[in-house]
Amino acid sequence: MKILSPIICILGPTNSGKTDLSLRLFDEISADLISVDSVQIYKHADIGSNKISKELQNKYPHELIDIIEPNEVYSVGEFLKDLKRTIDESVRSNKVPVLVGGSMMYFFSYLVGFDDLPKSDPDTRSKILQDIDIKGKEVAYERLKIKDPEAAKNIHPNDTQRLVRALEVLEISNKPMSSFFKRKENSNSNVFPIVIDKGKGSIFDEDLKNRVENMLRKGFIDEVEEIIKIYKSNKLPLLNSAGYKEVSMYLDNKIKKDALIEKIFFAHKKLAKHQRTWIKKIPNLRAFQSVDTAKNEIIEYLSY
RNA sequence: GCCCAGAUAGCUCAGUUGGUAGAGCAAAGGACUGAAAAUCCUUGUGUCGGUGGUUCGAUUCCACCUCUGGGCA
Repeated sequence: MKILSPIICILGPTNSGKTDLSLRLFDEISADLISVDSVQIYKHADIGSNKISKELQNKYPHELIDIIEPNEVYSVGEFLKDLKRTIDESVRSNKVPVLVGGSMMYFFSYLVGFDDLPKSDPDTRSKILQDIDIKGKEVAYERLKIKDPEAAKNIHPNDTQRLVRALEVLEISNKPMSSFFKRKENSNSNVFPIVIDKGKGSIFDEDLKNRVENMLRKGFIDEVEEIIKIYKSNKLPLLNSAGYKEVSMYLDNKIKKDALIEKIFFAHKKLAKHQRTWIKKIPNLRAFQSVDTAKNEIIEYLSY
């Protein structure tokens, strides 16, 4: 019988102790820390994405941080490839891969499965978007209903992003998107996924507010300004994410300075809520409120 | 002290030519297959500042009062 090497997954909403747990685990076992975070993959997005400091990164190296420029195209598909490669390397060097992060779709796709759909193609996509601009999304939705009724059933007419994607797959492959869906459960018994969440409430809110104030104190606004300057664009996908969107709106004079903290705070609260909704869907999760208990449980799992 | 403006959902405010009200934000729940920290869906919530008057009926009109902002003294 082949014994598979264990893979630890630490997920949880923002501001819940994931980082703390992973660093302490690193102190005690021979681990490779692998970030599962759709914003920390970007260079220059440091403060707003809550990356650990450069000094800490030296002591606790992380894979899959700072791997692309904010103007590069990246997505779940690429991430899963990078992730699997990184895990293999880690296992080959006899380390325990510890996946840690808050991008729940990335985790979900890794843990539950992700089908081999045609990659997004910028030209096809902009053609579809142009079409929607001219004829309206209702027409586009009607077309999807005829060509891929199965997919249309699961996409709300207002959800332009998904509508475009379904039409794009149709255009590229000439096959309905729904025909690609297989999603064989990826039931690796060697994967140990845990969720850490201290819960919502006034303590969570207070911590989060402090965290946001800290971001601004550390120069979050300058960071965003710098990114816009370097890439000469304020329409990067990064600038749509929680906090980055609010700061770029402020730089665009759409938000007043004294409202900024609150807006960023709300964005992160919404993020945490969204993450919790995802978490409920992820199977076989062991849930912990305390970093200590979680750490001990993981170490115990690894010692078998 | 006088004049003006305001008081409506947790917050900011809209509205009702008199028939007990609605947006945004927040909240709660949910969907999710290459932008996912994205995108989208569903759902509440109210002594309409207080007291009295007019009226079949007042949150709406009138009077007085209280509070808040601004101006004048």
